[in-house]
Amino acid sequence: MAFQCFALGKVQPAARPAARPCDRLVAKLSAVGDLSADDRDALHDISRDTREMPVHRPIIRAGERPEYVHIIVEGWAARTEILADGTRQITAFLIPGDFCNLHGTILGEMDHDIVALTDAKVAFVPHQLIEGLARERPELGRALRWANLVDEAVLRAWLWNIGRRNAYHRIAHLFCELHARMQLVGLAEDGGFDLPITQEVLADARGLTAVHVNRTLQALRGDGLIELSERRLVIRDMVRLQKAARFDPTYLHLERLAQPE
Amino acid sequence: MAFQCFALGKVQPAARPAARPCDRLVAKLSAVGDLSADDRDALHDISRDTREMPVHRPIIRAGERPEYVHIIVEGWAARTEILADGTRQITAFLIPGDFCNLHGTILGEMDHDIVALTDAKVAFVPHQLIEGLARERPELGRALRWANLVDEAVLRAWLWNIGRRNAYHRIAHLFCELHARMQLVGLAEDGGFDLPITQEVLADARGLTAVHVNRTLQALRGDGLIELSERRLVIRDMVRLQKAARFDPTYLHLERLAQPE
DNA sequence: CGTTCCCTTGACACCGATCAACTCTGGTGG
DNA sequence: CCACCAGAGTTGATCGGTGTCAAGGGAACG
Repeated sequence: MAFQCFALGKVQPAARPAARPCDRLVAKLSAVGDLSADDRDALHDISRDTREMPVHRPIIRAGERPEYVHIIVEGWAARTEILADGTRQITAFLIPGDFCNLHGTILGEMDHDIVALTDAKVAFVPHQLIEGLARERPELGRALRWANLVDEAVLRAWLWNIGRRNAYHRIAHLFCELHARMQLVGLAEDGGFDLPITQEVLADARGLTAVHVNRTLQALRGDGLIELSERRLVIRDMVRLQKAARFDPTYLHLERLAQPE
Repeated sequence: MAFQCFALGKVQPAARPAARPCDRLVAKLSAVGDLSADDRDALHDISRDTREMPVHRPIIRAGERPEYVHIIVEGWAARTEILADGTRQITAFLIPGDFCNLHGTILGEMDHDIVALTDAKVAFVPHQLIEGLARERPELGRALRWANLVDEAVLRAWLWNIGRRNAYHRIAHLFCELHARMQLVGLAEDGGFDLPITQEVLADARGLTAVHVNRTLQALRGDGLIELSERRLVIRDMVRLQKAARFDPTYLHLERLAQPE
């Protein structure tokens, strides 16, 4: 398979700043689904209740039975499992427009934590509202299921990266993925985006140690693929970065949803 | 946290042999949801079309747009990603009663392969039938979403095992998980179950090499935790195995589904 | 101006990969 | 019936990627 540069440029970025809490989510879902103006308004309607979360604050804790569906409005969060030996594994980064727990009331208790990685703004939406929307608005319902399935595909991509690839390629792949996702919600511009996380967090996401992440970042910088400083990632050479990462964005399913027959 | 032995014994095993293709699935869903006799019959009705799949046969290939939802009836299968360097990562084991692709028509193309690990029998169910069932039978619909969410939780558990734990603990955890899942569908008895896979497959699932899996299995055997030969796993000391694996089955969400308010 | 957080660097240890060879089994065909 | 072969499991020797431990530097902040 040849590795051409996947431009991802056809995705409509949300040009203007996020005025309403759900703008990022609406941008994401609109990129793949045919949401009507009504659908969008409905989404905005249910996400009025937003709350500020300071860094490190758990948004949902394992063992809780969350009453709300949470949507990241601003800032970053992560799904984390703290293991008995004190090490931590991050199983997902949550960026603006992402759901923390779309599963509603099906599962009883949360089996992992979700913590804020930065000061963040989070929308609190009662389950019933989301479920009602999904029921009454088929296109929106499909878009929500799409979001859920893509999260799962991302998880699988993390798995094979961590299971089968070395630190250099793993980190390169994460940067490609994050760039695509940030672009989808209008938060990446000209080959760069804000990456407001420490090297230790990066390590916990990639199954590495902070020390080794540090060395690997230096290698990526030295090879002219990226720049990373002051919490901002600049991708210097997208073609070579994607090649190193073996990044193929089909798993993100960014094409428009097919209509149901 | 103390590690007591999680008995998992309260789950109703399907005592009699699987007479109908969907018996394993019905057993699994009945363990958590309150399916009516009608619900069960409906499941059996839609899964009459089963086909034999020889070992190594792809059940679904990446790039395809599957017309059917596939359910494993007999035998084992796996989600796999073949990487460019020839290595393989397995992201899920599919055992009788598991869905291969519950996502229906939401995602266009499959982004990974599903291959038979043994000679297998697979049910072919048109999407519309499953979706109709989920719509018209709320309790069944909830059970299907439960199955999907548990698959995702399993994936997260794989991620932190592979990301943060050594070969010994990783493999121990997989054995605990498989035992719980096999028990749920009535395919595990008195601390043992058929494990019809090679050490190489095990390696591809745990992000290891076959050589190292071999050595690690010897360590597990030497410590008196398991026996494994002729494609059958016997768990000799469940308490110590679960302790080594740090296995806590809450992530499998085996408690009965709460009723919607 | 001390403290804390994050990044950086070096020395060393070790887990698991790699390579290679050997055994055992079952199957296949002459 | 036997020769041959492929697939699976096993073992040993060696290598290298990554973890671990430890120390130091810079920036932000009270």
